[in-house]
Amino acid sequence: MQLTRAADYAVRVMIHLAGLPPATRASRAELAVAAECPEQFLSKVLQSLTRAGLVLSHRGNTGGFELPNLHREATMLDVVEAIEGPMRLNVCLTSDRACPRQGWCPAHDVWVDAQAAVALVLRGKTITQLAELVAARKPISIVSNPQWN
Amino acid sequence: MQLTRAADYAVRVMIHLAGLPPATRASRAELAVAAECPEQFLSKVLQSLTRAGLVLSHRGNTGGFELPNLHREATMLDVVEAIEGPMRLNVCLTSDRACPRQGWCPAHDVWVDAQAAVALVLRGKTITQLAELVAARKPISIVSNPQWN
DNA sequence: CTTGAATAGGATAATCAGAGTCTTATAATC
DNA sequence: GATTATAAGACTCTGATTATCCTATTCAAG
Repeated sequence: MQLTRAADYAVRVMIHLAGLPPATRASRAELAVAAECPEQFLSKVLQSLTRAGLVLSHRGNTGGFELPNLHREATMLDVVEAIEGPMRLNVCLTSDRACPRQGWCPAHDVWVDAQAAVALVLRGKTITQLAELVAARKPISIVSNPQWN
Repeated sequence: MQLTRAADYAVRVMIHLAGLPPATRASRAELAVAAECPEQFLSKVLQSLTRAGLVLSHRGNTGGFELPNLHREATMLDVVEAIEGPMRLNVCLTSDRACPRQGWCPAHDVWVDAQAAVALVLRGKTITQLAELVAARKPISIVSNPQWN
């Protein structure tokens, strides 16, 4: 019961993008540094985010990734599910009638509640909100410029 | 981010045991039927539960499994963690200093909250409580006797 | 229109966890 | 001692995870 690395990276990338001025494009290489992950692997993650519409990709010389003006209110749940698909805390939650015990099994209700609880937390935070927190917590992020080390 | 089958089976078994009269022993075969899972696989699950002290095992001719008089107040979280180990919704929660971003990454706090939310739900239900629900929902479980079908 | 720089996407690989089986001990009762 | 039960270790099989590599495609600049 653990988040995949891919989903974790996706959240990192989205927060980084949300912290940039609107319409700014960030290259895959830049995003890999920001997310502290392998660039080639991030490539796949970004493709998933693009297909989900959470990110806009541009090819060519001045290409890169940016947040669409719409979807700026994307939540952490949106990002995670864009990578991992719909969240299912247990197989008995994959669909109605996925489990023959559904009618009477008291554990089923608890799984439902548990999943709803996670979803509530993840849906309660937008990427934009988190990016603002980064700005507040790392006011002088420029100090991490390699040139200065 | 999904529960393992083993943990699911463990919860099923524990609920079944809690529904039996105190000090009743149930054989592995009986438990496999109750949990609707392969008996050999359940064997491993039961061994984990035994090691965790959530279940008492007895060998020999009149052997089987029973709930210890203590630990009857075990929660769903206890059962799940007995099988899967401590719950960690993301690798950055495996330990303090597991993630270099911990100091400033706003996502970290959300993962903490999300994990706490699941834990709260799972810790809020004891196996005994669930067993009582089964009794209320399946008052005439004898109708499922194969002899009558 | 060609070149360079960037992303898209397919193929492949390595590693690991999950899920389950099988076989041999070990224990307890009759 | 025979029978019946669990314990435990070895083993298999499959699929997901976590990448990496290579080629195609796209775009803009010169």
